[in-house]
Amino acid sequence: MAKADRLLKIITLLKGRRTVITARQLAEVLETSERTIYRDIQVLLDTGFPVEGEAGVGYRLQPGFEIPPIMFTAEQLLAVQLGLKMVQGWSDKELAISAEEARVKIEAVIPDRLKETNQQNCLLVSKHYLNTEAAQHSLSIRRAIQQQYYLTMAYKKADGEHSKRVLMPLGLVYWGQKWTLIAWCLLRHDYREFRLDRIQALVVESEKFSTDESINLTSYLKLLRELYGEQC
Amino acid sequence: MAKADRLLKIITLLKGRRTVITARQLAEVLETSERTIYRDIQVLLDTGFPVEGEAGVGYRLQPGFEIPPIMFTAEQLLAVQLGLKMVQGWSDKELAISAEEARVKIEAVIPDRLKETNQQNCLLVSKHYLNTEAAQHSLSIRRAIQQQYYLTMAYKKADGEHSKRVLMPLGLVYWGQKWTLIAWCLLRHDYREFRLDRIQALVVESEKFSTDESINLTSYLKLLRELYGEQC
DNA sequence: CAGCTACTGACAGTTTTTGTCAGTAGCCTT
DNA sequence: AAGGCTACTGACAAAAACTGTCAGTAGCTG
Repeated sequence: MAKADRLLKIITLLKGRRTVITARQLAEVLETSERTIYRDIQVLLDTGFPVEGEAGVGYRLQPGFEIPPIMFTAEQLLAVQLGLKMVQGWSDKELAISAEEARVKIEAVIPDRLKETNQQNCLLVSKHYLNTEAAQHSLSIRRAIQQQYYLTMAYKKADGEHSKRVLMPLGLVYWGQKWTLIAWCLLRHDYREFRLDRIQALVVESEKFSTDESINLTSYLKLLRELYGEQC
Repeated sequence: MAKADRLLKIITLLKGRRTVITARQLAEVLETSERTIYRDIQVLLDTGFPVEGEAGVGYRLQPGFEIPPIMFTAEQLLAVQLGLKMVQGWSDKELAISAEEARVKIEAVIPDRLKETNQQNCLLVSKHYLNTEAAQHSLSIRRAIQQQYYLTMAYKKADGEHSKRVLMPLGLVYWGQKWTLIAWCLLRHDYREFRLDRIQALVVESEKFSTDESINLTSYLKLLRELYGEQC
């Protein structure tokens, strides 16, 4: 087997595994010697490939590098760049930072001669939302959704009525200027949707919930589609 | 020079040029023989690198492949994915298609074990805007900005007053649910900003304009910053 | 058509790679 | 602490790949 092919196969094998793989295993699969595998790994390391090896353990990808490079066309990249500006203006502070990092990466790889004609320069996004209280709530809620923590929330409806709820947060929806939280409400025993700008107070509880086949975001969306068709 | 290094340098040289480069030129720069260059090019072709060569002409990158692959972390990718959803919901139909293509590309490369924990599934974006008249205008305006065509526009202010304007379109701003057009107005001889949802009629003229040091988007933004500070 | 280019095969000399062997060092379990 | 497992490295001879020269084919452009 040609060396270049073997290097690519090592990369593929490393990316397809959660657990470590030893030089012996690689040598068997690729029908070569362990010494050659050690040399190949060194070549990968020299070229910056994020592999790490521990004596007595084996090799694996360094955490955080499981996602391979993506190749976009110029048009797709314009959509990505505009989208990142929107995230910077209308999501939460953490996402805004990630979006800025992503934008810097993109700027770094665009050839100079493509920068002059880059349409994204003419597409701007306002940036006032991130300092609102709704945006602070947004970040807390997003984390609670991911880690599945109950929320206790004081809410004020459009008609001025106040209520207190204990919720299983499931998703966030962006409506342009407004975000809403989709949650299972323990008070009403049903799904409910709440506008983030009407939240009076919010506490992320330390108790975890779990979703199942009857209470989860996918079911709620399916329910909405049955009720309203494809408008959702 | 090592073969692997030379291959990378050929890629770099091809990416840095607008015009073709011959095998002789490559051989001189890389201090090797033309026969070796022909072999290297074949290796690049065999591995899928998008180079094309024409007898009597020379080599160049296939159009559409000037932008190299980009490697995002999981957090950055979350921002990209949310951003693409926002573009799909709140820009124009062309950008929405590009955004969908980009999303498909991303989905194709995310390893299966990372899909389960992918937070983007819980972040949704409403999709009603693209069928509005404002979104149709948005696409026409974006093209006119890029190609620098004058616009003739019938506009209705918030107070109900109608006006007709001839404009040099310079940029589009997203305010969440609303887009505005930044333009140089020939009627007022000054910059003006117009809400897309208040446009009554719009015609893209066949006459081209040109910007200079005094009339362009960057100057306008600088002017705004001097007037309002960093709020813009 | 002439001049330029990309392209390919053959071959001998040069360079790189490979597997075997021996030895070093670290991690994990008992 | 010892043993078994792993990653790691240098040396060397044999095998493989690469390189430049040469000769010839084919296509593009003015």
